[in-house]
Amino acid sequence: MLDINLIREDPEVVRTSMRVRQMDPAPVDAVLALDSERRVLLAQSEKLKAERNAVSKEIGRAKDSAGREARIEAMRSVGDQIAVLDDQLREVDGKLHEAISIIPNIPDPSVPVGPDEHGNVVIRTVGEPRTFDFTPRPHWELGVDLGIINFDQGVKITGSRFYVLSGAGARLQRAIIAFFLDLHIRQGYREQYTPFMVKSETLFGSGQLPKFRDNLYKDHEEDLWMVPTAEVPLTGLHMDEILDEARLPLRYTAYTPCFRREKMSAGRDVRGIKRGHQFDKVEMYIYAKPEESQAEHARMLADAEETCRALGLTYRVVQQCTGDLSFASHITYDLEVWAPGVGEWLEVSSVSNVGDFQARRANIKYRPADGGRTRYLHTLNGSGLGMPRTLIAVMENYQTKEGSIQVPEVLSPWMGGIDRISIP
RNA sequence: GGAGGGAUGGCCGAGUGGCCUAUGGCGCCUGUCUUGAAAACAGGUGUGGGGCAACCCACCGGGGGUUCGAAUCCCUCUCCCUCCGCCA
Repeated sequence: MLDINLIREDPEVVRTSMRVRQMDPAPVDAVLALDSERRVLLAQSEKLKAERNAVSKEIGRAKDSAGREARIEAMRSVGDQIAVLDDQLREVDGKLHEAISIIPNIPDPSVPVGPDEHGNVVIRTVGEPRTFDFTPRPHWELGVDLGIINFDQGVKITGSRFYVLSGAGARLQRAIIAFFLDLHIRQGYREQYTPFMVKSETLFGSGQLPKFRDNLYKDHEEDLWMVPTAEVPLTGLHMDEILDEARLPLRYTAYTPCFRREKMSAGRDVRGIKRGHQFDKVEMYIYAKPEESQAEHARMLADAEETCRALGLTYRVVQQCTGDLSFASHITYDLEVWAPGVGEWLEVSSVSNVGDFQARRANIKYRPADGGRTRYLHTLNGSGLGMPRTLIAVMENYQTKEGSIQVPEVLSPWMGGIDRISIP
């Protein structure tokens, strides 16, 4: 959520930011109109309340019943006026909140302007795409032949875009998750195990609601939603808190499954395990002081890159342009790994600094050590790699001519002696 | 699922309709005293909003209501505790 003062004082900055995001800036004008309407009503209501408070105090002190009755009668009508004004105020407040809630974060000035993902900029490529003396096969062939991915069973028990990992495939994914978590712990993040379901308020805090309701799964009778990313519960951990400056930065890591309806991507990436309604992810999350968030962003990006290097994957760092930048983000770098079987760079991580955008929505502040006013802090989030795509990259990069998969050395502690997955 | 009890400032805890619209204590900050510290004493110490300002408004778990006036009375929801039942 943006600061209402910013919208009030410099609406053109906000309009411009929406335009470069390929959005209609009309909500800005709605916010301005509602905001001035609100302030007029608020001033009227508060003036009457001040009067009522003062007179009510006199009534409490008054001894003569005649004076009391006259004042009580006068205040009755003042009370009625206040009720009318407060009803209007409530309505305007609700509309204002709704309008300001759908305005996206302002991109950092360094974010390249572009229409969509085609405007993203490759910052650097690390490693060379692996060469093969045979034609590398896609994971959906390898996985089925090796008996470690079963698409039919996923569809049978749940539906399209679901699959089952079996035997060494399931174990390989678990090994990658455990490896990532342990790596992030060494990098200085504290592991969290959170609920996988959250209430609406929590989703509002991280920015998924109200705008992206259609992409979420919801319990049909309770106020409970399945998390689309660990970023949601991790933002919620300190909702409505004022943290002491000495506690910052707070660095968390969490494994969660992620649930997404993928309504906007119907028909895309239908083959394989690249885009499912359920996938696993290990996330990094940082609460930082504003002046430190840029350095923390660089650190988090380096920590995410380390996961790719440790797995021996060729990757590139891509900066998202304004047209691709997610709703809450101020600046985002993606990590894309090369998958030779499907022949494409797969987005396995997005590392974002959202500034105070989520902190405002979730009401998370900190108290400076010098005792100054409380301030909103900054939050950052980044995947320590999303699972199915990392799994795809590992399978396709480590495949052999015989159709088996060599297990990366770093995963051996979790693989129980399996160093190669072969056709049974 | 049933019955009962709770939720008040950083923490503990008083407050059942006006009498400073939150007593008191702990903690914290400042000052006095002291070579310094402790102790003692005095003062201060929540969040948000509106206003150039003086100041005003709101907030006692959330929401709604009664009243001239609500932390206090009523309704409702959430969460916590105790007991009973059921159960992975």
